[in-house]
Formats: sequence, structure tokens, C-alpha cells
Amino acid sequence: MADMARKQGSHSDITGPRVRDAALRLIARHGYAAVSMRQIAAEVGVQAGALYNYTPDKQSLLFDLMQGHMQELLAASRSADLAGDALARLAGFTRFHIAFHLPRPDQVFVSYMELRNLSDANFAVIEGMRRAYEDVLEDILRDGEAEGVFAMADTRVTTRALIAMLTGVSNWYRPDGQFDTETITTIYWDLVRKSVTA
Amino acid sequence: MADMARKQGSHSDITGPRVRDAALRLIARHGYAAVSMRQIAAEVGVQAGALYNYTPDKQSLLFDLMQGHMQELLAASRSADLAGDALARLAGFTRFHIAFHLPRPDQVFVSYMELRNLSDANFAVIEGMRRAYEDVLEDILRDGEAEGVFAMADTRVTTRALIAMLTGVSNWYRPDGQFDTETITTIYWDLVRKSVTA
DNA sequence: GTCTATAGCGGGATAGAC
DNA sequence: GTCTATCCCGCTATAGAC
Repeated sequence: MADMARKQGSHSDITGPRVRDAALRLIARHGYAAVSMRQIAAEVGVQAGALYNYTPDKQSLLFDLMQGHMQELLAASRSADLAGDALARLAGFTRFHIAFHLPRPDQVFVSYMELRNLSDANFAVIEGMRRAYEDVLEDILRDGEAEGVFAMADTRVTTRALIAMLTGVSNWYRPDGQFDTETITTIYWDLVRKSVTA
Repeated sequence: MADMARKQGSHSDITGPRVRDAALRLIARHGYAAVSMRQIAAEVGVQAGALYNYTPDKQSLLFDLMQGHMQELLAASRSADLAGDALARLAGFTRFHIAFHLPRPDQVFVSYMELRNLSDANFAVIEGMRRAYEDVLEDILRDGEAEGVFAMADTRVTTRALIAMLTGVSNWYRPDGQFDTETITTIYWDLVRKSVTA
């Protein structure tokens, strides 16, 4: 650690993640269009030009954040969609969705609010991943209907309604607030279960 | 109409609303920070400087759009909260919320996505109005609990969960799509009713 | 890999003519 | 009330030194 005090040098191992972290936090707070590369650089502790060692441009930085979030979400949701009857799988999905989203408020915020700021090509990619996630829940609802334990007017609309309800928890949850994760899960699971039960 | 072809003149009667309409549409599409005063002026058909006859600055333009939307929402919701038992009032609220939001996709989008871009003072005003709207629904849920027809773990969390679910309809609804307003209302009312019924 | 410096552009807002 | 013109500033991205 002889170089701890240096102002210049090679830091590729750590600067890359720090750029992503700073961009995520600032974009979640102020919005993509309102955050400048200079602000991100200042947060990391480098000059603006140095960022371009880690991203070809600002748009790619946003896309990487959103794609990374959706990849994690899809991979985790598929692991969580365990065997069992439809009611058990719906409980598992509800629990998973809340457990995944609550610790990631910035990622959730950016992934839902910055869709407008993606290029057309990048938007298509993220939109496809979002639909794939909806399919995870819709499969459960369809299977539950086939089993006769669920009843609803339209599975696709219900899928979107439930995901909107569950994701909304990120709008008000605060880690130091009145409710812990388990309590919140119980409250939402009660609503979800009753809303689709036959 | 002797002046239809003129390029300059007095148009205060019509330009003001046109500025607001153009700003709303552009901000809904691209985001407040990404839209320039020059773009808004071009949409209206005037030069950028002329906009400042109608707003002291860009921030006030955003605030007026959001405050106007929330004022309409609150006034209309209070008219719609008719008498009757809690179940009837919940049905009325659900129908009202969907009927109010579906024809106003741009207002809804801006009012939920641009909170970050309000100044602190303006944010506090809009946030207070948002809470007042939540209170309309929460009163219904509390009354229903007292009547014994509703049961839920927490009325405030349930209020937010239901509003998030209902507002989410604006994320996918298209006027030329598969569902008409009545069908959508039926689907969502089924979910809402079942989710809170004792 | 980071720095300094800058090119090239577009932003919000204002001044003064008409 | 709208126009033209402009001030002053900050933006993304790049070039070249170290």
C-alpha cells in the first residue's frame, strides 16, 4: 500500500464498480438526464474523462445498470419458482419479489423510471426481460386456474396488477420504518392470496 | 379572422394553454430534464423567449402541471365519494380512479415520474395532496373494517398497495387495445373487492 | 488509467425592438 | 405578446501528456 497517497495511477479493479455504484445512486436520486458525467466522476473521485475507460458513453452506462438488474431478477426468480402447487408457488413468488426488491431501492427505481431514456434498441432488450419476468407470475396464475384454486377475469391483466401492487412497496418502504420485511410480506401475501383465490 | 396569417401579435388567450399542453406531452414522453424550453416553444410555434410570458421559469411550469392534476384529482374524488356502505364506496372509488386516470395518461405519468425534479418546497405541496388522496381510500377501508365487511392487516399499507395496483393500469392500457374501460373496471374491481373482503 | 484542456454544442433566461 | 439576439454556463466526448 505504498501508493495510498498517490493522485494518479491504475485502479481498474476498483474504479469500474465504483463508477457503476455512483451512477446508480445519482441517477436514482436525480434522474438520468439530470445527472452529468462530471457529477458521477466527482462522486467516484476522478475526472470526467477517466469515466470513458469504463463506458463508451453515458447511454451504455444506463443500459448496463438496467440490464444487470433485470438479469439478476430473472435468474433469481427462476431459482425461486420451486415445485409445489400453484398456491405455494404464488406464495413463493410474492415472498421472492418483496425480498428481492426491498434491499435494492435504487435499482428498482432506475429500472422503472428510466425506460424513457433508453435508446430504442436498448429499450427493446429491457422490455423483453420485463415481459419474461411477468411470464413467471402468469404461469403460476394459469396453473392455479387449471387446478381450480384461482379464479380471475384475465391472467395477463391480473399479472400486471399484482406486480404493480408488489413493486409499489418500494415507494414507501424505509429500512428504519415501522415494518420489517417479514411483516410486509405477510400483509402483501394476504392481499395477493385473497385477490386471486377462487 | 383577418389575422390568421400573421406571424406576430397578441395570443395570450390561446398560447397559455398551448404551452401547458406542449410541456405536458413532451415531459411525459422524454422527461422534464430532457426537455428544453426551446423544444416546448417549437411545439407551440413560438420562440423560446415568448414562453416566459406564461411561466417565470421551467420549474414553475412543471409544478403547475402537477398541481393542476392533483387539484382535479382531489376535487373529483371528493365528489365521487358518495354515500352508501363501505363496499359500495370502495366500488365507487375503484371505478372513479380508473375512469379518472385512463383518459389522462400524460398527467398520470408526469405526476408520478417527475416528483424528483420538483424543488423541495414544490415537492412538499404535491406530496401533501398525494396523501390527501390516499386518505380518501383509507377512510373507506377503515369504515369497512368497522362495519365488519373488510379485514386487512394494515389500512395504510393496504391503501398504498391498492392505489399502486390501480394506477398501474396506466402502464399498459391503450385506447385502441383489447379492453374497454368497463371491462378493465370489472377486472380490477374483482381483485380489489376480494383482496380486502373479510 | 488518469490527468488537463478543450472542441463543439445546447441549455435557461434576459434585453430591447416592434 | 412575440421576435431576434445574446449572455453565461454546463454538457458529452475526445486528444494528448504523464
